[in-house]
Parts: sequence; structure tokens; C-alpha cells
Amino acid sequence: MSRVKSTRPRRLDRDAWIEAAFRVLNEKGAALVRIEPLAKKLRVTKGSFYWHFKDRHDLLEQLLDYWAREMTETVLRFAKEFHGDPMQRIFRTVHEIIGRERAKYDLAVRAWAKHDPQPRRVVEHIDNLRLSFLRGLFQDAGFGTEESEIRSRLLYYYVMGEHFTTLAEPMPKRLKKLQRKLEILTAGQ
Amino acid sequence: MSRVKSTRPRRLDRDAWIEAAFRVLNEKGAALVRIEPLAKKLRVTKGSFYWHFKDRHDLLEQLLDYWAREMTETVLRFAKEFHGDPMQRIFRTVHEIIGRERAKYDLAVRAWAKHDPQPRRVVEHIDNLRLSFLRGLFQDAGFGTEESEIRSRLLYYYVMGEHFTTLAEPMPKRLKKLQRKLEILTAGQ
DNA sequence: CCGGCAGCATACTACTGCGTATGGAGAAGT
DNA sequence: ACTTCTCCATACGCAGTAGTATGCTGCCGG
Repeated sequence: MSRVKSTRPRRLDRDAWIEAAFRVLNEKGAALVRIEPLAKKLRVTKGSFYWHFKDRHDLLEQLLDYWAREMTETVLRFAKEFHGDPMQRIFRTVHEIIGRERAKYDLAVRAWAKHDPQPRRVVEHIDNLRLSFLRGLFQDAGFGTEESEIRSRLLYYYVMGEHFTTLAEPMPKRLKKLQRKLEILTAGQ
Repeated sequence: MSRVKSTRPRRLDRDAWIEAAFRVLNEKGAALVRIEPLAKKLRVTKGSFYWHFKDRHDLLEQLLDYWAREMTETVLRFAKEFHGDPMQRIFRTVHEIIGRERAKYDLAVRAWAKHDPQPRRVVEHIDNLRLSFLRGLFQDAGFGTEESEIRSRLLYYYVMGEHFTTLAEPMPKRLKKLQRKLEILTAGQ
């Protein structure tokens, strides 16, 4: 009758804290990423926290790193593996982003970035990465520099809006409309 | 030499609290809309607050009302006064929204709405209002129902993105590109 | 000139959260 | 077996904040 205690992951590491904090960041916002509530969720005390981190600010920095890596490595790596027609690559990339539940995390980080220069710099960097990638796709499709800039930005903002807006229709309907939207954005060539 | 004291707005009212809270909401987020710091800014104590409001939650409700009114009355009223060519009305409307510093407030409210059903309902309502308005413009321009839905959503998300993204170029350049974006979104008719 | 009330101040309790200091248990080296 | 080091618990001081209770003051009608 021993060892029936619920999961007792004593001896956890930095990443366990960061991932738990990341969840709270997305669910409640950066202001509510607090140490003691996190400790409660992880079933430890903050003695553990101050072993792995210097202070709360230290955790928030790691959080940004985590987010930045998630957002680049995961999404763009998949997208770069696509081959074939440039138009199809655009479609499959956006399809991938919208299908996955990734970019929705952006809202919390972006709201955080609005009043804090540190996340702001990171967000700008990520935005530039993604936008330049999309721009490249449009250029591959034959659009000029300026024209690609304009259309990629339209597309990028569209993807953002899809995740920031709650009036989301069921996925099949959204994907059907996505097809038409991409037609509009890639027309005129 | 009396009456030289700095502005002493004793005897303030609900609206003074709400406007101050609204500024904090946009600058710091909903979680940091706190009573005593607000009282400090208003140069009163929270005794005043609990006279005008039942509790903190009461204030946040008023805040949503305030936001909803700001976002509908102000923006849409202007837009509805525009006349002439439907395309031009679309352009002037979006021009108005982007030129003014209004929609930027959406980010804080939207982040708040993500983990709280009350603001979420309000945001959905506002989104529907704006989107149906834009949809009407496209329909006036001759697009079909489904096609207007798709294009208005592209346009709406674009306007949102312009405000949520920090990599904003100088306004003249943005407006120049806006022209081209609207051409893309209104083409094919 | 005086009662009364609107509007705010003051003083209090209770709670939450940050950071620190220190102790303790258990694994790992020797 | 004894020490050391890692990782966490415990206990503390302190600041900030929500909410309540009650006291104070100026203005306004009578």
C-alpha cells in the first residue's frame, strides 16, 4: 500500500518550470506567471524555483527564448521541407500554421511585448523571420520585391487574425475559405 | 498665493476612474488594472473607488462597456458618413481606422478575452459588427455574399495586424502600400 | 446657521506573492 | 561509512492589494 502517491516528480529541472510557466503565459498572460502558484502546480515549493532560477525575471527571459525557438524551429522547419509549385508551398505552409495550434500563443506574447521592450525585440525578430520567409515564397512564385512584401504581409496578418479572433468557424469551412483567400492573394501574376 | 496646488480634482466620478483604468488596461494589461495604483494616479484613496464601484470586478465590467462604445460609435459612425464609390468608401474607412490610433487598444482587450468569457463575448460582438460593416462595403462594390465574407475578413485581419505588429513603417509608406493592398483585395470583379 | 448627505480619507484585516536564509534528505563520489 | 553536493522544504520578513468599517469635511437645502 505504499507508492500509491500520485505522480511525484521530485527532482525536476529548468524545463519543467519553463513549460509550466509557458502554459500559464498563454492561458493567463505574462502578469500572472507567478512563482508560488507555479510551484503548487508542479507540486513542489519555491525552494525548487530559486534553485533553478535567479528570480522571476530570469524565468521570463527563459520563457522568451523558449517561445522564440518554438516559433522558428517548429513551424519554419516544416515549411522548408515542402517542394513543388511555389503556390502549393504557400498553401501548404499556411495550412500547416493554421492547422497546428501554434501561432495562437502569439497573442499572449504580443500583448506582453506591447509594454515591455525585451519581448518586443524578440517578437520583432520573429516577425521578420516569418515575413521574410513568406516573402521568399511569393518571390519564388514570380512576384517582384515590393509586390511580394505587400502580399506576404497581407497573408501574415491573415494568419495572425485567424488565431487572435475567437469567431472561428469549424476547421473544414475555414480551410475551404483559405483556398479562396490564397487565390486572391496570389492572383494578378 | 493660495490655489497654487497642482490640479486637485477632488470630487471625481465613475468616468474618471474608468478612463484611468482604460489607459492602464492598454499599457499594462487587464491583470494590472489595480485599485490602489489607480487611486494614486488620480490622487485620491481607494475610499473613493469603493464609493463609485462595488468591487474590482465591477470596474472591469464598466471597462468593457466603455471599450465597446468607443469601438463602435467612434469608428463606424465616421465610416458610415462616407459617400461615393464603394471602393473609395472602403479605402477611406480603412484609412480612417489605421490613421487613428484606435484599434491598437484591441490587443489588450483581446488578450484579456482569451481567458475570460465576459470580455470574450464583447469582443465577438464587436468583431461581428465591424466585419458585417466591411462585408456590406464589399457587397456594395458588387461582390457576392461569400466572396464579400472572404475579402472583408482578409481586410479586417490586415487592419488588426497593422496595429498588433510593432514593425510599423512610417505612416506615409504604410498608406502607400495600403493602396496596393486594397487593389489586391478588391480586384477580380 | 444648521442638519444631512455625498464624496473621500484613514485604519484595519486578510491574503498573496517575492526573495532569502537555512535546514534536511537522498544520491553520488571516494 | 563518511563526506559532499544536489535539489528541495521550511520558515521568515516584507511589500502590495482587495475589501470593510468608520471617521471626517465641505456643500446644499431649509
